[in-house]
Amino acid sequence: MARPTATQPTEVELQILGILWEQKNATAREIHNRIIEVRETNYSTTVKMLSVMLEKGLVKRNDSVRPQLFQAAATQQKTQSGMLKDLMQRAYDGSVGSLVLQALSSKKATKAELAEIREMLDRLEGDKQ
Amino acid sequence: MARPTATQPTEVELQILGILWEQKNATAREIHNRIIEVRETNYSTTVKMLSVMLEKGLVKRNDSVRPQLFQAAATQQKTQSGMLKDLMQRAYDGSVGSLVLQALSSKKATKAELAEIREMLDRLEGDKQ
DNA sequence: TGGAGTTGGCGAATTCATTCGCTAAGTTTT
DNA sequence: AAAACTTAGCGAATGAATTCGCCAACTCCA
Repeated sequence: MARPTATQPTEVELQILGILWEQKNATAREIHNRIIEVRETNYSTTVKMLSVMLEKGLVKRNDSVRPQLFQAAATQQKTQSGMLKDLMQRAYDGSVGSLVLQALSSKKATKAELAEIREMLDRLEGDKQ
Repeated sequence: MARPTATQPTEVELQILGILWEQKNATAREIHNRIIEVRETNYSTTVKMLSVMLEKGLVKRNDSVRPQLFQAAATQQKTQSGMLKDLMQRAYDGSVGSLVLQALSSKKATKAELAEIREMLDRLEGDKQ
């Protein structure tokens, strides 16, 4: 009778995951130190978020060392594509095409990126034949 | 000291907007009837959501007729691209390229869509020269 | 070994999203 | 114009996300 638990990582969770994707392992303190470069937050908050994320299965914790080490449970790719699918479903009625077109038209990609996209396109159209 | 108001429309809000994009104008009752085809919800809830959305500026209300008529404040395109930008920022560090690549690789687009994307690509690369 | 500092965990407070009950105001029907 | 129904609005309840204070457990060093 309220809001269902979000299926995708929230803002703060994503920030923590971002750090863990860069760094593979980190202590709560290390994570916190990275966070406060950007946002003002208490150490307790970071620790709490980590424990919430542990319950949700977003991170893993190595208890055999002290201080404990945290690690992202899913790769960046998996998480990103989950979020992308979610958006595609919710806002684009499941159509990749219109999502991609809008992405391309709304913001500028670099030349290199465009070339890469074209390659991907070639590969995909090749498969279709 | 808690969660900031979401910058993008939430799930329920998006469902209501979806109806208004299709229909241009609708009464609370019409919207509600569409909603309950999909989800179980009380009429009060729909009315409340509409009033919340009115406050947030997501919808407009025409009070000169009875029952009042609602209308989406922003076009579907604008809303979609806002959500896309948000995702790109939050999960892809602002890179359109990697977002598009992942969109293309993770789900299959139709041939027609691929062709359209290629055209868009031609246009964009044309501009760059 | 006894402070002093650090780490980790719990519980409560706050705010947003979503829900609905209840009532008043407006409309339609008899 | 009273009864019956529909529409609109308010306030409160519920649950999720985020915050932090406080305390216990642990580590480090003199």
